Amino acid sequence: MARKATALDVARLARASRSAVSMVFNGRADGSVSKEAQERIWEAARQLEYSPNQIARSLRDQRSHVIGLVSNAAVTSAFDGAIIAGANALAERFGFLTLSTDTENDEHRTVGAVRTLLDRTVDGLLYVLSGLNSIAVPQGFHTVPSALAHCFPAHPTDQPIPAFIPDEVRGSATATRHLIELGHTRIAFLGGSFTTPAASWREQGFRQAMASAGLPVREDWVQYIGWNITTGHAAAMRVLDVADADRPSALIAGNDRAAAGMVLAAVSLGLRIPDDLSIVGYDDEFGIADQMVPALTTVALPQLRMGEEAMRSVLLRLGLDAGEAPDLPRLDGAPEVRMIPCALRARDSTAPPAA
Amino acid sequence: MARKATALDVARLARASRSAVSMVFNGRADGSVSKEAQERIWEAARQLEYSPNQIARSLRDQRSHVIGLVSNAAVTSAFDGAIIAGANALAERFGFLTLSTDTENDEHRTVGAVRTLLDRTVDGLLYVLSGLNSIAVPQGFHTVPSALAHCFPAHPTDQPIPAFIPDEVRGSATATRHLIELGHTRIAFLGGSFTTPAASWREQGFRQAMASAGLPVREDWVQYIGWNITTGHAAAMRVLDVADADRPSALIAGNDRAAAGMVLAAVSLGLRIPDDLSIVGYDDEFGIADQMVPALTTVALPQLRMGEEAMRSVLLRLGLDAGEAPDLPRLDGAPEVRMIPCALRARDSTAPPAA
DNA sequence: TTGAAAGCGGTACCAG
DNA sequence: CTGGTACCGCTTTCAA
Repeated sequence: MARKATALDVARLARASRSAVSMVFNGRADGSVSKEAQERIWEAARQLEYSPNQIARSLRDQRSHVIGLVSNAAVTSAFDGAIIAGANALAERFGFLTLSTDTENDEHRTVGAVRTLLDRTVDGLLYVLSGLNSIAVPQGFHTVPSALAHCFPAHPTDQPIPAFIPDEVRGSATATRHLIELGHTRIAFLGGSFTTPAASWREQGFRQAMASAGLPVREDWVQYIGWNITTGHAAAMRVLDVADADRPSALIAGNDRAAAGMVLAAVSLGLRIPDDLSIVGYDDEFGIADQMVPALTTVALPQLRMGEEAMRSVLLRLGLDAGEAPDLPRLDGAPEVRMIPCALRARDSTAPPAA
Repeated sequence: MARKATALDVARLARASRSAVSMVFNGRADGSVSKEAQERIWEAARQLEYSPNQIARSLRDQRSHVIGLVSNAAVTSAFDGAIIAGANALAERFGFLTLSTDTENDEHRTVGAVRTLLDRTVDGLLYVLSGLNSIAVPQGFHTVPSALAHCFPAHPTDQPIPAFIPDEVRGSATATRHLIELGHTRIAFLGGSFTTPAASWREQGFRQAMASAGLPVREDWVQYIGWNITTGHAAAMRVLDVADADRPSALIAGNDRAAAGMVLAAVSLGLRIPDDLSIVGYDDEFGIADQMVPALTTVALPQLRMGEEAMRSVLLRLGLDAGEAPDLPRLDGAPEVRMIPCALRARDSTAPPAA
């Protein structure tokens, strides 16, 4: 529990001045501090296990090397933690840490959270949402470089703020095209629900791909059924428990959990996957999509990338050389919102339809 | 982007002194600052949107009101984020924030992570592990009040450090007893793997409960099969795809995912759950256990509690009145390791065996 | 009741 | 090349 050594302690032990110690520790020593003095300082520092107090440094530099992170429930939420992980990883590479606050889905807490973070003089701010949605940019976000991950401003803001979201339309279109290329024509779209714009964007992608292929969309096969194993199971039962001729040959689910429920339903009806029925998920949820029996063909949500790009955009504006900002497509009517591609993961739940 | 107001700005605007401002903001004003001056100070603070710079305060007080959080992969990992959420929630209630670093499962990074945190003068430290295991207590943990969550010291340490883990033995025994009370006698234990001591503790609980009930354990029905949907599926196929008389009437899985795989296997064999077969999971993983078809009977891992109790033990040692430290059972031979009860969640995947 | 001053630890400027 | 000093913003003590 002994008090940590300070620069003064080191200076005394090394018979040098505080300034010399400071310079040595900031690489500014050469040409200002003699080789011998430097040697003595390093040695003393080692002995005392000295390392500079970052709080003091922050106060002095008016720069904390900390990025504040506001999330609604991302830490708690299953795979959305990956957004934060992506952001953290990049930050750490550049000597930054993140200070996070979770508002636990309580809108009222965001203002306070931002304030708390700002009082700690964070150098930048990130807003991370667990389910894709539009948000009101919290007060205070404009006072430091900041960005949004997995969310975007509900209303155009006077001070534009970069946002990074998945390219849902193209992701869904890719999945649909995958099925079409396998030879499917009877495709049902059993999407999630309107709790997130992602749902309708995915429907949009589905319709685009069908239209491009000149395939008709059966409207009673376009349904919004929720995001759960349970709801996926129930929906699949309705759609599949019919005469063979009336059955779709492929199902597109709103996410991997719903897809898992659909697999369960299909199996209980004696349908084999992918022989009798193809199923596509969404998210590429770790431990679900890759581990299902059969492993799910799905569309990967670019969680890590979102966190990383959002963080990069902040670091860049802080003057860090944090790599190239990639040239990403922009959301129609909101050029500050960049869309990150969603990759198709073709696995074992899709195959050509039975002849 | 205007510079934030300081106490001096407020003092000037309110025609008072810096000290007065400080006192007002620390509730130490009454009896030292005139009512009118206080009024003017509040008003000025409001106008300038003043709030004290916490970095400066930290430097001055030698107390940052920040708890450092070291995890191997907990942020990334699905439901283990709940440990952190529990810790954060409690911390926040007492005006603390957490500064987290993820070592991404790289042992070598822990030392550096702790150092980084300590340089920021965190008031305490938490080590959060994503899969229950023993660890080497990182250097530096003894310099501030600290605790372990979901892990415990591999070797007895000279400076004991509180650790909080789930009571796996009793949890598993409870699940087994639940099956026995339903009337099951032919119970297979298809546990995870030895990557974590939890696996053998759960076996131990299983055997205890069987023995207490005077039931024999069929050794070929005690298997370690991994933690995945896939491996659960495969194992269940082996155990279930036999003559009716040779089949267990209940399966205990290592976790909910493996249990899900077992459900899948059972359904594909035409077995109805719970009518023909009962299945018990472990973890109560959100979105899996509660959403499976049928909803899984399982044992809840006390993630939030672990985070909360670990944090509480730190706050308590920091002199905060953070509630009562509960009287929890201790691990044999390691009194510093407290075990938190795991509650049974009886749902729809268990029922009395078919007559 | 008020205000001036010291000091937390580090950095940077400037005179020696 | 070296060491003294001012300052970052806040709190606390002490003298007026």
